[in-house]
Parts: sequence; structure tokens; C-alpha cells
Amino acid sequence: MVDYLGSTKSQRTRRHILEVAQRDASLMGIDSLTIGGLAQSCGLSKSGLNAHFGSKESLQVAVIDATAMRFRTDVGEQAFAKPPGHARLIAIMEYWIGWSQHPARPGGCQLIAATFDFDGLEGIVRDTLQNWIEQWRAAIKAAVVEANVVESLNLDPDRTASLAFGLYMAQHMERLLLEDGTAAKRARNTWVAALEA
Amino acid sequence: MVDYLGSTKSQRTRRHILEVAQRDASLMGIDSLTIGGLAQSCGLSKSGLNAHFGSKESLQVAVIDATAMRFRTDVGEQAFAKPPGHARLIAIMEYWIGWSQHPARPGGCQLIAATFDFDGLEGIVRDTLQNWIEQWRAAIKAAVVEANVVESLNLDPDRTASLAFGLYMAQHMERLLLEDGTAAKRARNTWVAALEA
DNA sequence: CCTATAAAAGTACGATCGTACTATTTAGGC
DNA sequence: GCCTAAATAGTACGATCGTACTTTTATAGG
Repeated sequence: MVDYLGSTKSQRTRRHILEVAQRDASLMGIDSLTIGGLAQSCGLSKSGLNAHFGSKESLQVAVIDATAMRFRTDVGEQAFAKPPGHARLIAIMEYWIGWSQHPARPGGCQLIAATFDFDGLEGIVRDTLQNWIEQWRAAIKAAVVEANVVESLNLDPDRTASLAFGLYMAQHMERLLLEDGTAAKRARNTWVAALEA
Repeated sequence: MVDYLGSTKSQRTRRHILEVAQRDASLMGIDSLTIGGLAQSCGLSKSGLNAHFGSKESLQVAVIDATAMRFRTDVGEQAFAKPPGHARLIAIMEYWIGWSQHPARPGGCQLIAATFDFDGLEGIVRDTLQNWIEQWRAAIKAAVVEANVVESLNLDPDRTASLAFGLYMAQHMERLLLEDGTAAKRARNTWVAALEA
């Protein structure tokens, strides 16, 4: 286990690399990261950067892990800090879309985008993505089950989780490719309406 | 305008290249196509293949155009052959998911996947994708407006179109990355339920 | 069948990729 | 402050990328 909170030179550099890499990955995608290009963005030499990860694949996994860890604190924990039930479901979409729109993510969520790149491939990068998506989907399902109990609803957990992912991805596509400034608000509204039905 | 239906040697070869390219693009993504790799898949030399398109960017646009043209006949026209209203909306999702699952598309829809690769870039490939997505989204919205009239419904066209794209993309992700065999059926069911609410 | 022309192959070139190996610089415990 | 070890830079190598240019092969009209 890598100590992400340490403060040796190596750890500080590694954190900085992953910071820059996450931004680059938002713009061009995780599989378009290059060691040379990233090194230049960080003010490092190619070999200096690669010494931290050993291979491009390990770098990609490290970027995904770092992003997923931040997602957990910025979205997951924030949403699950709300009381179970309707409020928590609303918060999930609220923080999730906020994550997508965050200034540190100028090209939108790197993880969702990477999903479409790696779903046809094999290897540890795909497995890492799969694992992260499964965890987040399971968390949403659990929140739906809770809400059914607390609010006496009858939402289908799987359908509702799919709907959440779908609205999130539609928002991503409409906002970034179609340059539709109303996409985020529409996704939130559709989510709220779906929970009431 | 290229004559896609001609039968000179060049036109036949071009069609074959685009056929193979669409399959490769389904598996690895349009932006991962390489001229050398595609030439090998086609049994052509690198330069023999490139003579048909002139550049990689033109090849990518040609692949997108060819895919979009097939989408129009296999999904758009099929769905709009149904009577306007509820039946047409159901058919849209039905044929769309059928397209995603078609054996010729082992890695799912190339166009939706490419969307997430090019939304942060600039150039003619992005513009071509944007144009295609906009057209299909407009068609869905039109079908919703029709259905509101025919069936005396009050569906929001924009929200419903976003929902359609969202359910489609969620199905793609769940089926291919999470290897969830129930994803397609769930997307259809959720769509049907949403139209009734 | 011959030939003009289209189609494909062959070849080459600079750029960039990931990565291994070596040299140099920098950091931190005594 | 020195000295060891960690961190980074330097260099090199084979592979592959896109693409320009030249040569060969195949096609189709007369």
C-alpha cells in the first residue's frame, strides 16, 4: 500500500504527478496519457516520472485509484452524510454532477470516460475501473433500498441505479459534446421527478 | 460525395475497409484505429489503405459516416416506420439496443464510445460526432412531441431524450464493463415504465 | 491484345511511444 | 557537514505511428 499522505520528496512528487495526470486525463482520457507528455506537464524528465510507477499501465491504475479515492471523499462520503432516504438520493446526484462540473475536471469525469475506452479490453486497468464502478453502483443501490424503507417507497434498486448512471452520462455528453448549458439542471430535475414517481 | 454504392474495384475495397474498421472500432475505439493495423486486418498494405482516405483523420470521419449511415437505416428508419406515438417510442429503444447488441458490434456502439473520447478535443472528427448525436437526439425529441399529441401525454421532450440516451449508455456500460446480462432488458423496462409515468 | 490509367505495394523518413540502463544530483540521518 | 541512499536526469534502443514519394501490379476501354 502506497502512503498517499506521506511527505517525503518522493511522495510529494508522486502526488503532484497524479494531480496533473488527473487533469490531463479529464481533457484527453486516461488511455491517451503519455509518459513523456505528462513528464513535461510536471516539469520532470521522462525517466524521472516513470521511476514512480514503473510502467504506463501502473501509472494508469494509479491515476484511477487517486481519482476514485477523491470521488469517495468528495461525492460518496458527502452524499452519505445526509440522512438516509430521499435526501440522500438527491444528494447523490447533486454531488455527483458537482464532481463532473468541478474546475479540476475541465473535460468531465475521467472515470466514466475511461469506462468506454477499456470495456472492450483486458488487463488490470479494466479490472480497476470495473471494480470502482461496481462499488459506486452498489452504494447507490443501497441508498435506494434505504429510501424504500424510510420513505415507504417502492423503487427498483437496479433500475434506479441504472437511471442514476444514465442521467449522469447523458449530462456529461450533452454538456461537453453538445455544449448544452442546461444539461446538468435537466439531469437533476429528471432525477427528482423519477424518485417521486 | 463519395458513391458508397458503386462497384468499381476502389469502391468495393473502400467498403470492405470501412466494414472492417467499424468492427475494429467497436472493439478498441475509433481513435485507437491505426492505419497499419487496419491495413493488416484488411489484407492490404499501409499505403494501399491510406490511398483511400489520405489521412487518419479522414479515415475516422469516413468510419463515423459509414456507421451513422447504417444507424440511420437499421435504427432510425426502422423505428420511424412504426406509427407515431407510444409504439414509435418503444421501437426507438428496441432497435437502438438491438443495434448495440448486434454481432457486428462486439464491443458495443462505436459512436457513443467515441463521444467520450472526442468531447474534449477539437477538429472535424469531433464535429462529425456532434452533428450525428444532435440529429439523433432531435429525432427522439420529435418522436416524443408526436407521442404527446397522439396519446395525449405530457412528456418533456428534452428530459425524455436525455433519458433515452442515458438508459442506452447505462446499458452499454453495465453489459460490457460489468458483464451484466440483464442490463439490456432492464433498460427496456425502465424506458417503458418512464413513458407510462 | 494493347495500352492508358487506376489501384495497390514498396520504401523511406521523422516523430513519438514505452522502457531499460547508467550517470548525476539531491535529500536526510548521524 | 558528511555520506549513503534515494530521487531524478540523461541516454539509448527497438517498435510503431502517420504520411510522402516511387514503383509495381491490376483493371478496363478501344
